Order: sequence, then C-alpha cells, then structure tokens
Amino acid sequence: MQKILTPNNKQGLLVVIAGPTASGKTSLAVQLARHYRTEIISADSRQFFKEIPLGTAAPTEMEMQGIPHHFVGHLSIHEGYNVSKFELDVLQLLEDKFKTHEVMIMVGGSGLYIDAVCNGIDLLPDPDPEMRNKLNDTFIKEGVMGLANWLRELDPEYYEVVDRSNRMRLMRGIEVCLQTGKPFTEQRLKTKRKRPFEILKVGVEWPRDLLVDRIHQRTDQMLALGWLDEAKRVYPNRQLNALNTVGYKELFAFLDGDWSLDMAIEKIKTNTRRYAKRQMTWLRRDMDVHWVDGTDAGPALQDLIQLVEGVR
RNA sequence: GGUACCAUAGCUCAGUAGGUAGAGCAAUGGACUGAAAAUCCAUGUGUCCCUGGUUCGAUCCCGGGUGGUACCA
Repeated sequence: MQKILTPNNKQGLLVVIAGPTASGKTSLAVQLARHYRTEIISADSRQFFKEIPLGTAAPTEMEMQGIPHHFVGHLSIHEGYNVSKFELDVLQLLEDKFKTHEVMIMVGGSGLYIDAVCNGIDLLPDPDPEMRNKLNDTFIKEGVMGLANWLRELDPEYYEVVDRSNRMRLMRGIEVCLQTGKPFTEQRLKTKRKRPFEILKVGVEWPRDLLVDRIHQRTDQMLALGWLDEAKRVYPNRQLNALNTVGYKELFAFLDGDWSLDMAIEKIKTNTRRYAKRQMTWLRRDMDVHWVDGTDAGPALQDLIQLVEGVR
C-alpha cells in the first residue's frame, strides 16, 4: 500500500485487535489486512511455537489468505522467549513496516504482550534459569511463606503490595532484587512510554453463552484435525514452559493413563472457558478499548473500518 | 403388575435427634511488568419432587401421588 498521509507526525497507525479465544479475531484481522493491503503481527504467546499450531489454533495458510503474518510459528518450543523480547522485536519490525505501510495490524489474546507493545515494559533482567531452580527449591521446601519472608528482607515495599500467595510474583520479585542488587520497587516504575505511532485498540465481544458454544465446537474441531497426534509428538518435552498450555496438560494426562479421553476433552473445554474469562477480565479494565460485536462478521468488519477511518 | 430403595444447588452427593440447609465440581467477579493459554484471590448459587395429615412449626415423621433405579413376576 502506498503511504498517503502520516497522522500527527506519527509513523503510522497500529490497529490492535484483542478479544477472548474463539472470538473470531484472526478472521477479522485478515479481512482488515486485506482491506488496507497490509500485514499482521500476532500477539499470542503460544502461537509463537512452530511445533504446536493445531492446539493453539494458529492461523493456517488458508486462513491467512496470503497476508504476511509475523510472530506465528517463528520459534521452537525449546527456545526461551519473553514479553520484553517480544516488545523489542515488534517495535523493530514496526519501524521498518511503517516506512511502506500506513496501517499495521496486531491481533492476539495475550494481554501482557499487547500492553508491552502499546505502553512498554520496564527494563529488567531476563530470568536466570539457575536462579529459578533455586527459587523453586525454596518454594518446595518452605512454600509461599518461605518466598514471602525472603522477599520481605530484600524489598519490604514490594512485599506490602505483592500478592503474597502467588509464588510467581514472589519469585520474580526476589529474582530481580538478587540479579540487580537493588530492590524491585526501584525498578518497577510502570511508566507508560510514548510510541512513535498511533494506536487504536479494538476488543471483540460476544455474549457469554454463544462464545461458550464456539469454544466447545472449536475444541472438537481441533481434535478432529489431529490435535492428539500433535500432542503425542511433543509429549516427550512436556516439561517445557511452552507446553504448560490449555489442552496439552489435559492430553498429557490422557497419555499418562490418568484420564479417559472424554475426561480430558471435558477438562480442555472447561479450562478454555476459564482462559477466555481471564482474557475478558484483563481487557475490560483497559479504557482505551473500543468494543465491536463479534457475533456477525459483516458488521464487525464495518465497525472496525469505521473506527480506523475515524483515526486516520 | 408386586416389593425394596431413592428424589436436596447447574452436576455428584452430605445433612437436619422437627426450628427453611452444606461440601466437591461447575459457574461468577477480580488481580496480574519477563512462566501470562501461566499464576493467584474472592463469592454465591435452593418452591429441600407434588399433595394431604400430625405439630406452635415439616425438607425431615405418617398417608396418597408422580418420576427414577434394582429385584421378583
């Protein structure tokens, strides 16, 4: 697409399409990308991995309709990755793409990853695997209390505000203090960074009961396409973080012989419903989100285009 | 057709020596700056099947329905 204008001296416009799993984000994004002859960035922390496209409902070649997709299947489950790297990778890509595209589209369901691109994330050290092991040991031996006490010594201020029953929060806090020699509080500034491009956030909304129907149907579909085989292939690597994911955990329990297949499928559906709920909780508090009704693809696309034109 | 047992939350069930009830799961609301499809927190859910009787008071006791399960014909 020829670049026509640059609004407010910005490089371009990033349209973010967010929403719960199975809300039809992917299809909407592709239609919008066709309309503006542009490209798509995926903000989905599990579709990154090339070994698990089926179980993460990653877009297929056919669904992509020739639209270039970035950050889909670009990593192996054996590679380490995190939000901060994603932020930098996306910013770099956008800077390049905005030279030739006025509009870029980012679509996905990982709220933290979307926030990192839109607002930035504080510069903090990446986790050190050795340190993680040590922290895990402490958790196993002393539980969250042990971690909480440790954190209180290192950063009493963070200890006051942190969710003290959440081992991951506690571990991260301790980890940053130890790796930097400074309290986490001093470095966790949460300042919103200005971006050199315009951002329009859109949320795809569904009535709960209809979304639940879609989730159930899609789960059955994914299984019919051979999800179980995919799970069998990665089963030997089950300890990897990338596989700590809705669906795989349950299918592994079946492969272990702990659950019947029917049981595993029921659990997948339940856990997917819950995942969708958490995604909505995250999105609802973001006041910048413009909501569109996802129940019918036609109006949603028209609404989207209207929103985009309003900003351009 | 007969006999026995059962009927309580969306589901599986517990319970009330007669004073209108509670667990698990599901569900709902929320938090969340490097594990985020992760991790964590909070919260209820009710004609106790219907209908007569006894009783100050029945989800509980008694009678009659209705439905289910098992066994016998």
